[in-house]
Amino acid sequence: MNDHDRIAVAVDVVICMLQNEALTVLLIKRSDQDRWAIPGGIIGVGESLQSAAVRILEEETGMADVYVEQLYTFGEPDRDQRKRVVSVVYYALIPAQQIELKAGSGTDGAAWFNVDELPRLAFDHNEILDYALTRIRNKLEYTDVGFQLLPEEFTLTELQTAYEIVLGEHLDKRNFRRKILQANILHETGGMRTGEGRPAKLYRYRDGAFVEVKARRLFP
Amino acid sequence: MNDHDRIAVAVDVVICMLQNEALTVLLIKRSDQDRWAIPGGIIGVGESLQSAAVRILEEETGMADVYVEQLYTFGEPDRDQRKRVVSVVYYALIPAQQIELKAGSGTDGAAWFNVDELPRLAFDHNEILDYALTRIRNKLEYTDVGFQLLPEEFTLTELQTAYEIVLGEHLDKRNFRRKILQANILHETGGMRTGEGRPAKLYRYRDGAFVEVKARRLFP
DNA sequence: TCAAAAGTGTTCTCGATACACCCATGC
DNA sequence: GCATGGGTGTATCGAGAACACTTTTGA
Repeated sequence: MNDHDRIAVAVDVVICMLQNEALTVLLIKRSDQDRWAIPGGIIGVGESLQSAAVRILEEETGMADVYVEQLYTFGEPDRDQRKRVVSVVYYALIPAQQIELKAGSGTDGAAWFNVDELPRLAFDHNEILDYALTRIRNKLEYTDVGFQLLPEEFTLTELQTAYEIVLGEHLDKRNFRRKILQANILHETGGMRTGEGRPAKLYRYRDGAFVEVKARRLFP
Repeated sequence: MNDHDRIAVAVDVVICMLQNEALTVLLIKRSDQDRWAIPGGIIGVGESLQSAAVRILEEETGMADVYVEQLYTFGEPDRDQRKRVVSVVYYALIPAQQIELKAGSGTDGAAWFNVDELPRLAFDHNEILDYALTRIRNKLEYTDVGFQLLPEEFTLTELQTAYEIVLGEHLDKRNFRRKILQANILHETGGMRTGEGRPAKLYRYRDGAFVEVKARRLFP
């Protein structure tokens, strides 16, 4: 078996963040290519898939301690023209904040794109992002990963807005607040956020809280 | 980079079937190992992940046209002592029936194991099966993959029993029947299954039917 | 005529949804 | 005092859950 026949294992990471009332994703452009792509890299010997994902995330954003989860593995033989690459794709949700993008090695540039206005990407990366967004939206509906997209302290309105942006629909304020307070996964920090209008209580995600609703069954 | 450093990509397939009122999984024992393992193999050059899964399934069971879905990719560096292997794991649900097991090459034996009575398996395969079963049960609750475990024609009681076995809990007969008939995914074949007691109507999964319930939202 | 499995409706409870006004602050 | 966003309660509807008897057949 010669080198050309060997299969490379890559890890790609779909990095999502809220910005300007939109869900955005980080894309990079390598010096040797003309299309934007999902950041990724070849897995190191002795490196687990998850740690490769964390490493790539750190290389691109400088952030550690971020929510990262495996999404799917893409391995069509012709997805990369140059050589056979099997990509294990992860997604990461990072808290809304100002990020200084680090230029990774061999990278021409990196930028955040609104997920509803994506250009044509390299390889099968459009397909991967479609898949990732569907999964993230689903997951947001029935687990509490949504908090990963917010800073440590937030107001209920900010939380609701985050949900509305990702799900792409309007939610009822009273119902939203009742439900989330009943779930008992937040606690008031005591602080208030001031600005225009009445100041808002700040909340924090309760340590160790975890909720995952049971799916409504098809055949109960 | 020498050969020892290279990473191999394998595809493993968790093959599930209903048998004797239990959910069972197909395991194999290779000549050179002393523990049972999930069937799998190294992916071929030019072969997609999904077709590798289908190929492995065919090699083990002789069956084609089976429901196959990607589960998760396992890639811890030490999961196989001999060499670095990244396993893309699929699961397959095959209809209850008598299967003649084909002895794959290099295989010492193959056997069906009740999922509640698994031995200690090779590599991290116990962990993989735990994960697979959780996913299959979840999926059964909110999609219609359950039909994949039944033959083409079945009675409502058989269908209910299949669900009860996989979910591990008793379901109410009247609620089950009302819900599944309302869903409009079955049609009566006109045939009846006779046996002890009153004969039962036979049903068939309606072609092209597809249901996936919306998850109950965490924060509506 | 009896055993065995198929088939069939109703009631209650609880969560999901829809909806409109008062409150605290800064300017 | 007014503009701005924060905060609160109630009524309706529908889905989920619990529950027991009649029907059809073969032995």
